[in-house]
Amino acid sequence: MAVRAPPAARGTYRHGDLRRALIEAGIALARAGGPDAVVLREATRRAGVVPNAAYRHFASRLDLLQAVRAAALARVADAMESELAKLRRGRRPADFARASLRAVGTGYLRFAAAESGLFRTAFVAPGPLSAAALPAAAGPGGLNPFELLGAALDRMVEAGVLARARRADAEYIAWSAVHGLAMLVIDGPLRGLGPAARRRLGRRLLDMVENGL
Amino acid sequence: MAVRAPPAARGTYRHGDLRRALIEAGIALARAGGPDAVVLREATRRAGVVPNAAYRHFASRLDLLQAVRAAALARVADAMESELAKLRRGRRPADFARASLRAVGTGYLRFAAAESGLFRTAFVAPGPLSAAALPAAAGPGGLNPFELLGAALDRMVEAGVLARARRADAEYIAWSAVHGLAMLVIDGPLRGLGPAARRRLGRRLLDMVENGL
DNA sequence: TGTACATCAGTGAACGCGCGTTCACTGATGTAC
DNA sequence: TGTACATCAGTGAACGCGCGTTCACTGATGTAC
Repeated sequence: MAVRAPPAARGTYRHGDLRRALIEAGIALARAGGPDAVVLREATRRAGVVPNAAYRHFASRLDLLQAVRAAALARVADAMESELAKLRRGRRPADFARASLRAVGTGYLRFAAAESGLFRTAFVAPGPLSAAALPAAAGPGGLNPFELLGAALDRMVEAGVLARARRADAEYIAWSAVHGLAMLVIDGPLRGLGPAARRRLGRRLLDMVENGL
Repeated sequence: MAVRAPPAARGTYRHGDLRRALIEAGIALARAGGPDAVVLREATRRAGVVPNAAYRHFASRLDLLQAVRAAALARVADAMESELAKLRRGRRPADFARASLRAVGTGYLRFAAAESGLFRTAFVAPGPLSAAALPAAAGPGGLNPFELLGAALDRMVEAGVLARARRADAEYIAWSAVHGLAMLVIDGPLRGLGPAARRRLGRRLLDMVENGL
């Protein structure tokens, strides 16, 4: 009457958990050099394993990259949630809703500046994220970055700060603004900017979003 | 009493003008595949020349890429100027100034959608553009994209539409918004968007910039 | 509890690929006398 | 005007590199009897 053991409940084998080790190595590579730096052979090297061993766990280099990308997205979500957690509760709903949107934007910009390699891996990678990798893109709270932004905008509508008619597509508009600044600061002509100037620009940008949306 | 002939006045030699031919080939490659597609060997192949011949005209692959990039920037400027040229003169200065800013933004977005490979080559290439390559980045009017944006903002200040105190850094804020949308549409999650939806989003984004700046 | 067996994670060796770059050269051109 | 010569744009061959991926394997592990 032995209960059939769940097939996936094996846990470690030989290496321990090569799949996770390869993803960790991929994250380290992405941190340092962005998506192009996620090189399959180097990841296996760091995991102390022969190159083709990766093919037991990933169908291709791109498949590994997708997993790394999902992990990067989860970290972006985490950064946003950190900013949201700083917010004082018990304010007027309108203020709180506005502050939520700013927090989401601030988290995004902070992450972009602090972890530009992961940021680029999350958002400038080739092709759309596969549906299989999507669930791993959520932060601790269970929402991915895009969903966190949507939730903040919904809160603004509920608080009467954003007209319902302007809600549609609002995430794309807000996202564009913040994403553009992030890109210019990371890769573009605003590269050399110091932290203070970066924060100042970030605030002004978020002012624009708040007033102009 | 022979006047010393200017040393650079040679013109064509053997190939005709290999330097220009390599840049043209590089532009074609960038159009199709962005900055990474600007491959020195392929450019020489297209120019009908042996690979190392490129080193008579460029110090390295990166040097060729810089030249291609400057050409791409010039085309962005050209696209902006086209939009500016459509503007009716003789309106109230305030309206004209606002319309100028929109035209600059529209040109940018149009170019990004129509020539995404060149757009990425212009703005997502590695490292800053060298000072030597900068002059080639101007459009027919002699200004590069950034200068065209600055001029539009100046006009807004003169017309009293933008407070002088808000002029500082305004180009970075406006640029961020437009650049972000361009990136999301080209490479990112807004990839599949049809032209109509793209234009609608572009308009809404420019509304936000106009109102929120 | 002990033994035979099937599984499948990781091995070892090799592949073809295209890249950027270096070297010593050659031969048509422009120039000096 | 004619001839010798220096220049230097393009040639031909080769380099080392690291990559992703495929193949047939081996041997520790979990499982069935």
